[in-house]
Amino acid sequence: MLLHEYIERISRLLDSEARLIGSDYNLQPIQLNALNFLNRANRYSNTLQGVTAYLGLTKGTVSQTLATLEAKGFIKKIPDKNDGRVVHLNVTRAGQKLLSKAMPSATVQSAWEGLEDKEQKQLIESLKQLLTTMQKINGMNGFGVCGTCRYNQKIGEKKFFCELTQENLSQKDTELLCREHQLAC
Amino acid sequence: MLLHEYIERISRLLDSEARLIGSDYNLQPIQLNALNFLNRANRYSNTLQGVTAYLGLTKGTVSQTLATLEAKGFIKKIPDKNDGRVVHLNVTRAGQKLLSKAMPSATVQSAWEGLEDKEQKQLIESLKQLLTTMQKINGMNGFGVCGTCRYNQKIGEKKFFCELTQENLSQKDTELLCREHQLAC
DNA sequence: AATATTAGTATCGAATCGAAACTAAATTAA
DNA sequence: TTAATTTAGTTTCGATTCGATACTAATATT
Repeated sequence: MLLHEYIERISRLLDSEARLIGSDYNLQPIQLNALNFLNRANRYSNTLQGVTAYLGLTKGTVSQTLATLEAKGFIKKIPDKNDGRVVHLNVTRAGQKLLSKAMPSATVQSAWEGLEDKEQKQLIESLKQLLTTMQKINGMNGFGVCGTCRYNQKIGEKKFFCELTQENLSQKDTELLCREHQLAC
Repeated sequence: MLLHEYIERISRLLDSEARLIGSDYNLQPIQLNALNFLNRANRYSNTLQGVTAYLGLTKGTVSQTLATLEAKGFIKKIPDKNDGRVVHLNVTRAGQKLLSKAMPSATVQSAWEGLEDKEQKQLIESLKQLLTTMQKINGMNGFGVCGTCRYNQKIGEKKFFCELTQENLSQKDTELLCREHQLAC
């Protein structure tokens, strides 16, 4: 099937590129991937379990990856104030600096800019639908932003409320990826 | 960027799935990937160097992967008749049987079928363009089929000629992936 | 108060991966 | 025709990923 061939090939390119970019900073592709996720994850998701669900790996594996990232100074572990078991993973300034240089890759960026406005919209729309369906079938978490989440309620000017966690959310909160995301539809 | 996020996520899903499917046959994701490529590669590309270029890895690494595939009976090494250095990698019947069960993954297949005809076409078209541009920027080989290759000449009913290799090609030949592929445009 | 669940760590062995050094065949240059 | 170079492929090494398993500690449940 053609679709599979294309996606496979694009994935391969991205992986190659991640390996190349990562080598500049002495980071493995998976580490770069985890770091990039953490930089986009909200406070319910920037934990070991969040990364584990996102990457689809076991927690033991992810624990090692995160240990490396911490040792290299790209993330910092912050214990949760309410739950003694939970440790939040904050991307340090060094980590953010690295990401701003490395992500998204220059190749994707350029290829994206090579598309016309209409094609960009089409592509995003098609990919979104494909991804949504795949996640539904696969049973993997959705990891969307609050804007498309059924738990999200607007309660004022730039103020939101999550019905799942029963907490208020700022505008900025709602722009981050959440592991509890449930598509509203 | 949204595009990067989507592709990253789809790649991650595919990798997870490849790991799952592969475990049924005691194959690693990369091995499944290589096997799938070899099954689609033409006679100029079904070699170690072909796989190396396709996967974007070093030849030492790929050599090990292929050794494993051979040991498990999914590929067979056939020395080239004209060039003593070259070894062709043929997918065995067992390998083909495995692939027909495992590829493309059920998830991709289902997600694909969930799209309408028009959306399918759009998606393929957008992905093709994205991939083409990415490959151009990245400098990676194109790995297309002869139909879109500048070296390909039609010389009769279901008969073709490759200007690069100076060889005749059958209809079936022209449906396989080639590492020397150069987009005609 | 006892049990179960959840978050995270530590250790092990199998596998990927790049780097580097190697063999052998083919091509190019002298 | 011989010597140097390039190309196809293998082997070995050490760092890293990965899953499996067993573990600690905190929270939830009964």
